[in-house]
Amino acid sequence: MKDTRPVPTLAPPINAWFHANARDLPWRRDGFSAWGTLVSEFMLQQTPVNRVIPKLEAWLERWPTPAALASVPASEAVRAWATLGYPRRALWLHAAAVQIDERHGGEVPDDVDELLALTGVGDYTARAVAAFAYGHRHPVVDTNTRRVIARAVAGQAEPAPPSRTRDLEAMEALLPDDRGEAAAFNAAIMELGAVVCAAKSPRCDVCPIRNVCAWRAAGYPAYDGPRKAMQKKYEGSDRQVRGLIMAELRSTHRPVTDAEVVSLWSDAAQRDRALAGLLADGLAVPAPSGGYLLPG
DNA sequence: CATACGTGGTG
DNA sequence: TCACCAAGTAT
Repeated sequence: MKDTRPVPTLAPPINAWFHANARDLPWRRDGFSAWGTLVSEFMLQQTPVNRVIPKLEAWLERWPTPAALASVPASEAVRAWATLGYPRRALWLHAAAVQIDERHGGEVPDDVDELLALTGVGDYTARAVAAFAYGHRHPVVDTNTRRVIARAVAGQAEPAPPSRTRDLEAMEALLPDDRGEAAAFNAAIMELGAVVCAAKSPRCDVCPIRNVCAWRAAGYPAYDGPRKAMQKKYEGSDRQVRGLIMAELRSTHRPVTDAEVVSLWSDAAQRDRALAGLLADGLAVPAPSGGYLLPG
């Protein structure tokens, strides 16, 4: 059957650029495990590369396999996660390790649907593991990919709000047929978005596709779509209170008492919301003797 | 589909 | 100083 997909003109120059300019990152080393890829992708969800690298290396040294992580209580995962942020990810990664142990004989699955069934694994992570760890030909779409496509293909400064179907189709249309080239391109376009086609100060002077970029051709029009929701201030937020309580829970193996929680934040209503949220999320559990502990 | 969810770096 | 950003997911 004739292939009617658009010719992927972006992949060759981006892959060539990637081959020559890719950063030397742990998850790009030869022999890096599928488990390592899964752990790295969990950590990279909303946390910058430079903060992830040392935590990832320590994590894999301590827990080199899913079974190793599954064999310790979730509390140890949360402690090791430390200040990476969004500590639910540590809980989810621990749960995923248990599921991999139980359902997949301790081997990280290579099937997108099986990956999606793991706790904390969504569209991006499932496809990233299938493509990067196993070389499968799937479109992988993250925030960098969406920005590069918005600029180079659609000629817009910023992408439209995420749409799973549209985003996957747009990436599929650019993806090379060859499995190896496709896997490389998934990583290459993300890298281009991260270090050249950056959100703030794009370095168009060194961009390998500046000559075919629709945004450049259109004269770099400013973003005119709907304003993205402003990120709320962290200082004084419920998130900050949760963070304070989590830091206290991580700092000890003894129960954190109600009095200690009170000492962390003066506003009672906010304190109660934060604590209730942590209990609901399973990041804290009531201790039999009173007070609160990390789970497991 | 909008919102909650941590933490730290940057211009 | 402060708004924005950083390889998302679950609800």
